[in-house]
Amino acid sequence: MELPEAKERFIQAWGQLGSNWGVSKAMAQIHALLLISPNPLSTDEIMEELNISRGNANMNVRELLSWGLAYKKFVLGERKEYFFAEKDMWEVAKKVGRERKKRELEPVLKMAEDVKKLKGRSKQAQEFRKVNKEVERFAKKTEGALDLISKANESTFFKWFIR
Amino acid sequence: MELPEAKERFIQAWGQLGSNWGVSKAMAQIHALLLISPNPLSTDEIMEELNISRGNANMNVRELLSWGLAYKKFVLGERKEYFFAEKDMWEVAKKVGRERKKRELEPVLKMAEDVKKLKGRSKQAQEFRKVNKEVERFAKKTEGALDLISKANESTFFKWFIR
DNA sequence: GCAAACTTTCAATTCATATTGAAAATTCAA
DNA sequence: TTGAATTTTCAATATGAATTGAAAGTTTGC
Repeated sequence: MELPEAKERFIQAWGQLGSNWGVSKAMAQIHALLLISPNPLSTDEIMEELNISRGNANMNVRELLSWGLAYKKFVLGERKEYFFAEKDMWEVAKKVGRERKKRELEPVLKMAEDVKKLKGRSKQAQEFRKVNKEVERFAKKTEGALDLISKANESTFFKWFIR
Repeated sequence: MELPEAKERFIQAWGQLGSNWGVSKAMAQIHALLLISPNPLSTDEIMEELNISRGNANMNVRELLSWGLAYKKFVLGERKEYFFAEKDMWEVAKKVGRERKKRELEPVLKMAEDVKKLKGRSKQAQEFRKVNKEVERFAKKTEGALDLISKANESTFFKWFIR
């Protein structure tokens, strides 16, 4: 297999993964491209490699920066910005986890809190309260676990499971 | 807060969560509705409560069944099928995890395997191989962890993290 | 201050996916 | 069998999110 084919395969798989995550395909593909690139790339190079527009490239590079999945590199005597990826997979996983906690867990916890104000003694209201309590309990435990994980390093994390 | 408002809030939050997961909003909303319902519901009741079409309701109920997030209940002397949710949050989490492993981890592992056939000694090819190895290593470890988790029960799981 | 190099913004458009709804298929009781 | 009740399918359509591209904004060197 030659480089261009392998690149294409890698980028498409990463993009796929991204879509399954509520991350835009372009964002995941840019991350993929930066991952396999030995040196930082400019917006123009990204546009060129992935055949995407300037606006798209710019937006999604910003998004990667805000997630902490890519960084800027300034090159002496150059005006352009260059970007490179976070390549440590454990860091990547933690950073993605942090964002997902924000977008997924937090709204559920907020809802569970709000919904505690539910009045009434009907069968429906009782069942509702029961389920809501359970949801909240579980979400809080998960939150706690995620916080611990995000402080751990990779080998500690995996050791938790082995045996 | 009265029941209809709380229901709406719960269903919308669950639907939101679903969208962030590559699960269709309707599927998540049906699950939410079944979660807070004290008794199994028919397709017609689901359509009515969520204002969705028969086709949509049917498709997504099937999907919930296939994920193991809902079950059928046959009522004596009734022809209609009734559905109820898996309400154990740990079970829900495990079942979602299992599906996601299938849709997310497996394609990445497949890609990493394919891409090992990459030839060449260029700087690009070398960096590519390095990153790919790292991705594969991490994905395999994650797969192992998920397999262990899916065999554990909730308290075992959370105990892994505490302290 | 000017203009070239570069980045950001955003209204318009495209694209992927979810949803509809009616027709076809199935199931079951009589 | 037949037909009423119910479920399933799927082409057409709607919806929301991603993407484009050109204009506006910013930064820098002269």
